Amino acid sequence: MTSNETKETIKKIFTDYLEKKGHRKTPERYAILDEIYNINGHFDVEALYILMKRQNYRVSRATIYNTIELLIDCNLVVKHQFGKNMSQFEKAYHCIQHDHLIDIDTGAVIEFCDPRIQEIINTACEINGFIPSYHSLYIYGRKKELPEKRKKFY
Amino acid sequence: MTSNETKETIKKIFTDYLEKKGHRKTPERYAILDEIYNINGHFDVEALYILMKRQNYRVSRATIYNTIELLIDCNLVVKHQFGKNMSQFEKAYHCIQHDHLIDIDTGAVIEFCDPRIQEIINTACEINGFIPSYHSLYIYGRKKELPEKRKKFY
DNA sequence: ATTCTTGCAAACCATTTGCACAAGG
DNA sequence: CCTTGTGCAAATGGTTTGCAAGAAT
Repeated sequence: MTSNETKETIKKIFTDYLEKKGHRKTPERYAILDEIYNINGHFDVEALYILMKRQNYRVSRATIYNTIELLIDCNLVVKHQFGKNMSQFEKAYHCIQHDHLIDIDTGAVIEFCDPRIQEIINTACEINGFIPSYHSLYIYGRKKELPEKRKKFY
Repeated sequence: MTSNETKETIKKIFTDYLEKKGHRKTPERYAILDEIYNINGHFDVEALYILMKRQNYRVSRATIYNTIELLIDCNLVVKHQFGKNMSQFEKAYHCIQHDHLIDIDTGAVIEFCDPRIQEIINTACEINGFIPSYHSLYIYGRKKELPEKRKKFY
């Protein structure tokens, strides 16, 4: 998964960010960063909270929300909203740029890569005088071959 | 804005949809469709509710939520979630395909068009055996020239 | 007549906030 | 020490749900 030296690099990015912003380097913040980088794929705050509780961390939801905001701000985490009223998150460092194809019927999320998205981002930002920070592209669709029966749970 | 014959076309699309799905053709549903198509740009449920109340409609938030779901299902409305915990909506019929550039600092939303997005959608759907229904691309960034002072309200 | 819709208000639940205590600088 | 960060619990607020009354078919 993530090598140890990569973990150190990530930790350093976070440390530099905290120092630059004058935020304190608390063990809770590093613990949350660590746990997030052990997760593959998407997660929500509740899942991370339960995961950490199960490992006997003494942590609160409030701190998780707080820390994730910091991690988003230094681009170590990205936030997704796939149409539900609950945010999903994902580690962002050194991950291959990817976007999401969402099955309208099942809610299943498929990841895909297409470098051409970068050209669109560059053009849009140039025209409007922006510096791009991050993006999200969600394509919603349905499976071509319809299985005989399928549950709609979203 | 929207011509009368276009309004009729939209109404017909909704009628066909309701009939196909076996849903009832209630005046509330048509009123909500109408009001939505009078709005330019994005709106949230609360804004639409207040707008309709001010015009002495007897309507409830619950019905608005219900009806919008139907309108999304027949592609007359699209839903957006620009990072806040409140959904935004937009009419979708015969609108030029456009995406959104969001200012991280101010929350301002700029629309832009780029036909190349369609190629990406087609490729991703072909590879995964999907039929695309709709998509949303949000590019988050910051203004190049930083004004001396700027409020962060998100 | 039957069943779906509506408005209203209460319930829900992800997220935010207030506060007293803990701990980083 | 001073101030920021934390856990906990309560508050918030957009969205959903339950229910009795009303309207579509």
